[in-house]
Amino acid sequence: MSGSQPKTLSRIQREKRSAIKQAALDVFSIYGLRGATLDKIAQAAGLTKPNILYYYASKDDIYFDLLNGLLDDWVAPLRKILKTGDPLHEILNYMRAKLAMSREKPRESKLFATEILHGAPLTQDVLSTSLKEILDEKVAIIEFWIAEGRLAPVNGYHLFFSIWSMTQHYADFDVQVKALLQEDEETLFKNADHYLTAVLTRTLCTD
Amino acid sequence: MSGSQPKTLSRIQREKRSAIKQAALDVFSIYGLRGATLDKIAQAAGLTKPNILYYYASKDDIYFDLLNGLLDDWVAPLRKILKTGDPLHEILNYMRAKLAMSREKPRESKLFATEILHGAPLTQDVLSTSLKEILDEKVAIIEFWIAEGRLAPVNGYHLFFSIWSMTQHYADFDVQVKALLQEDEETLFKNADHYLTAVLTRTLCTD
DNA sequence: TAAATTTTTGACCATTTGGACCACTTTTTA
DNA sequence: TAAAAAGTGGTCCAAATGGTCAAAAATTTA
Repeated sequence: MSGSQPKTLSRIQREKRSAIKQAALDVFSIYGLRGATLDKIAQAAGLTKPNILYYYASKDDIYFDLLNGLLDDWVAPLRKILKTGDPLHEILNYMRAKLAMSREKPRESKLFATEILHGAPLTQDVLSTSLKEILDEKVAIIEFWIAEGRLAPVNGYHLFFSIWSMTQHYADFDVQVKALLQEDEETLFKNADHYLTAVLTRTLCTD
Repeated sequence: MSGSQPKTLSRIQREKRSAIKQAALDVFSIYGLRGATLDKIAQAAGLTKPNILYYYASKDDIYFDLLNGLLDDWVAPLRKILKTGDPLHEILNYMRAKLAMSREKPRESKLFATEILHGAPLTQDVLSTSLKEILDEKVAIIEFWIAEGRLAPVNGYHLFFSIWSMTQHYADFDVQVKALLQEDEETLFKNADHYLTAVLTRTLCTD
């Protein structure tokens, strides 16, 4: 977006932009970047196509804006892992935050997954710089805990990969999950939480 | 496609169809169904667009054919889990087969992931019938082993979900994985195997 | 080798789609 | 309240794309 705009958007601008992003999230998470059309987004937002283009320069621009906000949310729980806390408690908390995100924001998770799956054309550099930076930091904490004998020795990177994949699975592959085990969401996520807690506890506890 | 064709395809037909599927796998796994174009597939296959359409009725038709073959490969390792084997050994074997698939067939894994992610429009009924059938069967085996006290008590369905997600992560999110931990594939998969073995062993062993 | 069949392709078509334009309306500001 | 600014949407355009078709080329069959 043009950077020389006044910082303060008007009420109308904030509302419309937000409506567009909500609609775009729906459409992009279902159809992907290429499959989504401005018409679909416009219809979902209850606006006309030219009106959409009044607020965003292009379709890619909407996608980019959306994805940027997403990345922040995605990383946020990671920042909360503290060296000063109890190791297992910190990690279980993190897992629960990620699992809650899968439940509450499946569209966001799917959009992010699609982006990575298709080669992360817009986020590759963010991944290998700022995300890598914070992950390295948190892995260092894991290794510190292990060195102190407060966690069983595991590869910190793969630990995080496994937490990401297991929790995001419930959002990204929800169609498959629901097809294979027909139960209500409440039960599903309760059992998922229970299972993941067991896996991480048994994996990380120093007996 | 049309069922009344002679069963025996000529050499040329088999070769061209195979070339098209290979090329389509490349293109679809990167761009998705909507993002892929017949021109891209044709170029990748070294054929012209009308020639592609001589062998397949439509773009969707190629996608469908490709995906059908994929599902078989995806399920195959699951079938090999035997009630008569050693519980942990059977499950670790299964995990390794899935991890090997992620390493050797990342494009296939991505294509499958994209399909599910976008709501499994072409595979939904396969998921909820034949896949569900075999999964139910294997979960029953898990529960049998648990009842016999040969495995720690866990939810069988979530156990499989976690194996799928953790192993497929290395294919589907390879861009992210490689951005975050810059090491050669050999090392990466060796560490992944080591980590996943530890996770499953600690999760499932009856101490 | 001649006829029949299969395979290949250049030219073309119809539709979709991202985006531009501009007149019109609404809201804000002086 | 009048002028200026912001917002809206009908219409149009060019490019991309899925797909058609008839004729040519290659291959197989008689």
